[in-house]
Amino acid sequence: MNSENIFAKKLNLWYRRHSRDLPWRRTQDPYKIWISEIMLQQTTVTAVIPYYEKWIKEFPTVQDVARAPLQKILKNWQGLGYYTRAKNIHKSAQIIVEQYQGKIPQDPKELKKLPGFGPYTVGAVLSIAFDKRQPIIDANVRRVVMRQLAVAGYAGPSQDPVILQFLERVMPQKGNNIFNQALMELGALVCRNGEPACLICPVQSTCQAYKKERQSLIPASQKRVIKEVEAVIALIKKDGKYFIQRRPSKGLFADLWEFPGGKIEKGESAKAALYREVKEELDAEVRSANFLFQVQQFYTQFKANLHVWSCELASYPKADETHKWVARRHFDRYPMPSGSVKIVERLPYAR
DNA sequence: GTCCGGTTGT
DNA sequence: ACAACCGGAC
Repeated sequence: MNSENIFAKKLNLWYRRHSRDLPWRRTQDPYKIWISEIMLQQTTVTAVIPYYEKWIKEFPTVQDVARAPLQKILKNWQGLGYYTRAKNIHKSAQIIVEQYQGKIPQDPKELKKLPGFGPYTVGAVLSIAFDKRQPIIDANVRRVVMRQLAVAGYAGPSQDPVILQFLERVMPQKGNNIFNQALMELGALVCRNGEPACLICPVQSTCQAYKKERQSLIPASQKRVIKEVEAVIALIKKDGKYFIQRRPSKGLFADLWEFPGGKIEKGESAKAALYREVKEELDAEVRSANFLFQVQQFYTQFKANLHVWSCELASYPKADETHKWVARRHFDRYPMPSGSVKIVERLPYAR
């Protein structure tokens, strides 16, 4: 027996003892497996379980989905997120009923044509429901295989040729349904992101990452994509005080205070953006504006270049609960995002 | 607040 | 190649 068969065998034995008992693992119905796989995309198991149970009760067959109005479909998806998944199930169900006699096609090329069937879902449905020798590559599988082979780099589609080559070697002829699920389950329960539980891993002995003690470094953590954002800030001064406003209670920088302003749109000049933002936020006309300085602020997900302008307005906004006129020496009373603090620090004290 | 993740459309 | 889609875990 070669080493590949041993890999699959070990995984299989482990899965038999340690896999979770989940509703969609108690059925062979391709339709139900399809629904569960779509629900499980981008969504945790615990969130899916109640939706899955309810869905199957509401729509026991693909025909029930196909003839249901979209409103009812969406109602049953409400709260799960990524609503195009539900719409795609609806469309695909109708195609399956009309063009495939209500049977999910078993040809990967045909299946791939249906909306919502990307590479993952095609592999999942064909292998889990029909025990086809099709690979499944999801985030779990990428991580497990990258560690087995000690592949450097980020976990992403660019790794798939190597992953595929490995899977092609180790996938069993029969029982690939269990093998694929075992691989994913191992990724979810043992070969987890960050610090994996190598001491209880059934395939530790073949794991190159473990051998090199690099299991927590593989895959490399995602390079963050720093987006650059250009924004204008309006410094509006009256009687030695500056105008600030409070952000909404929800979302980014909730309840913090900031100067009026906003993103510069594509193809827009900073000055035009300034006039537009002041009009939108304060319903006021800028009479004249002077560029003062630029401030850079880094966040986790983006880098903001704040263009600070001093403005003269045709008429000045009134103060209320969420809009204030504040003297330089009183800014420390107002919580602000760090980018705004940097601006305040460059403002002179009135003498 | 940060991180995570399949499919689709650009 | 990359952003948009969304909610849950932490």
